[in-house]
Amino acid sequence: MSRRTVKAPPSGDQGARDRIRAAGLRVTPQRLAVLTVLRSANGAHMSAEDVWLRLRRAGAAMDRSTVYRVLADLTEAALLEQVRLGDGVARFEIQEVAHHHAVCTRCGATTDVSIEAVRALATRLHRDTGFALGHHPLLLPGLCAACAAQLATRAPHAAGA
Amino acid sequence: MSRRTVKAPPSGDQGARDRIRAAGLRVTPQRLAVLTVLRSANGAHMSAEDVWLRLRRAGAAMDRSTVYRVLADLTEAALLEQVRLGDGVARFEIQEVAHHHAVCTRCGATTDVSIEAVRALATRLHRDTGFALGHHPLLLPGLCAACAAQLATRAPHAAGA
DNA sequence: GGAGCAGATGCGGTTAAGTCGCATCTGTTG
DNA sequence: CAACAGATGCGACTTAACCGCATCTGCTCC
Repeated sequence: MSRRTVKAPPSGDQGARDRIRAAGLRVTPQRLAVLTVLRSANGAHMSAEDVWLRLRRAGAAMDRSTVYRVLADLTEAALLEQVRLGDGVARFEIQEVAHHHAVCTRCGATTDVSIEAVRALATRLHRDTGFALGHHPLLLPGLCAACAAQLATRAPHAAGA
Repeated sequence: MSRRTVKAPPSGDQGARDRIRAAGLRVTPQRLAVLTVLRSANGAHMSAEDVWLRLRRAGAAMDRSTVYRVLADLTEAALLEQVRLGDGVARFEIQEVAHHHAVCTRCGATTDVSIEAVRALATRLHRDTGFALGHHPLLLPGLCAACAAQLATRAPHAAGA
């Protein structure tokens, strides 16, 4: 009863099993459960703590350090992507359609940005400095449309501060 | 003797004094000392701990929490810029010539990237999504020229993994 | 289908970055 | 130069993340 708290998700996760195994990792209920949670988040970026809480509420309680290890392992296996939104907390998301993140520094809203939008920058960077932009998600801080509009109304000329 | 460990830098920092005061902050020896350290770092990105150590070695010892508070205050006053290189540690640099940072995920080397190189991305982003890229330094993870070359030699076809 | 083992997990303690409250001190203003 | 808002020092606290180790288990080979 101490160990058997995590039950494997019913099924439909054959793809996940294969990808875990392809990475040379064992298929454990904990790893499947973490993937299920991240998949159900559907694009949201969850911290280790978020994942741990969600697992607990879903009746798949597991140790915090296991969550950290599973997230690290799956990230290294390229099943997950680690994202740092700038608050010092690492967040994770399923690596399906790669994209970048524009984060509003005022309200915290995040907007997904296509890889394609960054391609020109990557090309230029490589041409000028030899630096090869990775496939890691970029953090693009700034103001979302709503906040920018609000600030423009209140101080039309001080937008650049 | 408990308080008077921090002595104001000799002089030549009149500009700093003015900018501190212009932000509505008091000109204290601690704030001047932090600015002096950051200025002497000349482009390097220092963590709060780095700054604290450097101050200590320079005979301007002050409390850790004071360093954190001074860095936060000066950042808010736009005298400093906070940069997160992706390891969860906040770093700071004098806000003089704004630029972005390309960080090699393999060797950790950082390359400064001009604002201009990112302008096209900013324009496109604004046109497509209304998101206004801020003046915050961007973290651009990838491979520096040296590491990219090394990896290309060892595995010419597996560069995308 | 059972045994054996490399690898994974649970548990508890530990580190590191950063924050907070409060008493004391000091830069600044009148 | 007196007074006070604001800054500092001190120490305790919070939070994210990591580590060692004993125990357990998915996988492989028979």
